[in-house]
Amino acid sequence: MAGRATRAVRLIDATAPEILRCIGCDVRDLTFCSCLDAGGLRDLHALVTRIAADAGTTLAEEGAPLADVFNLTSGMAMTFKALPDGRRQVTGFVLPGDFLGLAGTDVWADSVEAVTDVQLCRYPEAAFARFLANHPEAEHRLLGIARSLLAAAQDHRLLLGRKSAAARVSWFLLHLARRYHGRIEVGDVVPLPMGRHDIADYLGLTVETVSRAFTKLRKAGSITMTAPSAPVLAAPERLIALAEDDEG
Amino acid sequence: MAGRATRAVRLIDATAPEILRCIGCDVRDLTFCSCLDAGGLRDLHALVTRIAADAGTTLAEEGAPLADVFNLTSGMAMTFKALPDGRRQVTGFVLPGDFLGLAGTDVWADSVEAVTDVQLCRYPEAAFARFLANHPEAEHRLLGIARSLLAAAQDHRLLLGRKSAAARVSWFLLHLARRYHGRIEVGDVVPLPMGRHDIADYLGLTVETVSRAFTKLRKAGSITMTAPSAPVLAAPERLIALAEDDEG
DNA sequence: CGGCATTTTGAAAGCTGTCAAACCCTGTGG
DNA sequence: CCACAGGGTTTGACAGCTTTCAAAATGCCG
Repeated sequence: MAGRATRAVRLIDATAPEILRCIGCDVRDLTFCSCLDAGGLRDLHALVTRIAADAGTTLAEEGAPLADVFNLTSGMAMTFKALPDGRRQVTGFVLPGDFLGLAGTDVWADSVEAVTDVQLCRYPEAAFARFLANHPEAEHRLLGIARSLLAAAQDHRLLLGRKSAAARVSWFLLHLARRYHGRIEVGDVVPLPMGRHDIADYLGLTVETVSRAFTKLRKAGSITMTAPSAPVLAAPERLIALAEDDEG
Repeated sequence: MAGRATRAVRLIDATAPEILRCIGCDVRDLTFCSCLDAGGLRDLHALVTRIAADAGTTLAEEGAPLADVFNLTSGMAMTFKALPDGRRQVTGFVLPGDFLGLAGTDVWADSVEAVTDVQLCRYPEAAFARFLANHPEAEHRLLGIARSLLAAAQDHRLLLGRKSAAARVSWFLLHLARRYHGRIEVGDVVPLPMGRHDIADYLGLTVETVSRAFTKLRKAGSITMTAPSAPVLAAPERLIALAEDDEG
């Protein structure tokens, strides 16, 4: 309600020949189209519209009719649910290769907002559903994606249930680092383009508590920070211990 | 590790003609086999073994190879993850009609324990996968089930993130009542065969806090209780308000 | 009826949330 | 290039709620 203004979404010409890139397949191996043959890719490409949006843009609103399915190809977005009392629960951060709108319902399960400037592929939902019907292998892969989303939600739930603030932030950093780099190593930078408020709403904490947790990790030497948006993993093993235990 | 002893699982003869009942379709409309034709039901029935287990039995262990898929037909079970420090996060309670083992991974994502004496249908995982390959409509339905599980996990996550103890318990009671009776009405009994400890681990609280929350609801007249395991919805509207807000 | 586990209650400590203010960084305008 | 305004981040103090530790009460089962 009191969210940021929704800026216009710009279209990008969709004539580029790099079908895979457009569909996001070369961004991440996990995307569902890696199971498609050339014909399937052609069919899918026929549906796509490439889109760009500025940071802060609302890409979808919780409860709104789901007309399109998206695939993020660059930048970062986040999904969240609004709570009755005006607060929100951020349910996830969306990285290149991730899909949006696969909830299977006819309305959006979460609102989606661009964290940074983003580029994405848009597929009309109805056409996408027809495509799935014609390509069982794609639907099968989609089932796998839905399952891993479920696993992620469960992990997240585990975190929200019984962890201290420092444990949550440690887990968050490690989780993001793994998604960014596929590894956890000393000196790795973990870019945090989202604000502290977004992190707080993701971890079920307040901005202040998140900030204190970062300070605590910094003073303990577990991380270093030149800017609030670019912490460096200084002692990953300590972060891991913290994330698994729960005392800070 | 320090769990209850795993009692033997008994087999029940699977020759009964009521295929639907055996597969759990008449227990709940939501199960995936309601999309099957007679041939599909026959194929599915050919795979099934009926099983019974006593309360407290461990039906599956987190991380163990997933050899079978289950469908609960009577009683109650619960799924949970063990935390490194010995505590656990109960991830869900399993009611008749619900499936177990659909995580899509080759190992169990959660441990499963019978809360009451239970009866269930067992399908060998490999055969079940072949069955799905031969029945795309079933796999399609399965995708829907996975999606609703995801939605449930997200709701749960929302709850764990930012709710007071009384709000969580209220939500829990309403949620269970809806699953039991499909409605919320004054005077409805909500059986709680699980212990307070299980509820606490589900809601991300301690036993004591859960108990205090029940007492609070009772003293406020929102519920009445003849036994700890059988609360009655005395003022559902108050419970609903409590579950949505978060002050108690 | 007695024993045992579960549930409930009590008191104190710890952590997070709330309210408020200082600090830092960024981008703008002179 | 520097000063300034603004938002986001960090820090501080205190209240509230949950956890923890301990003990009493209740309910269940033999």
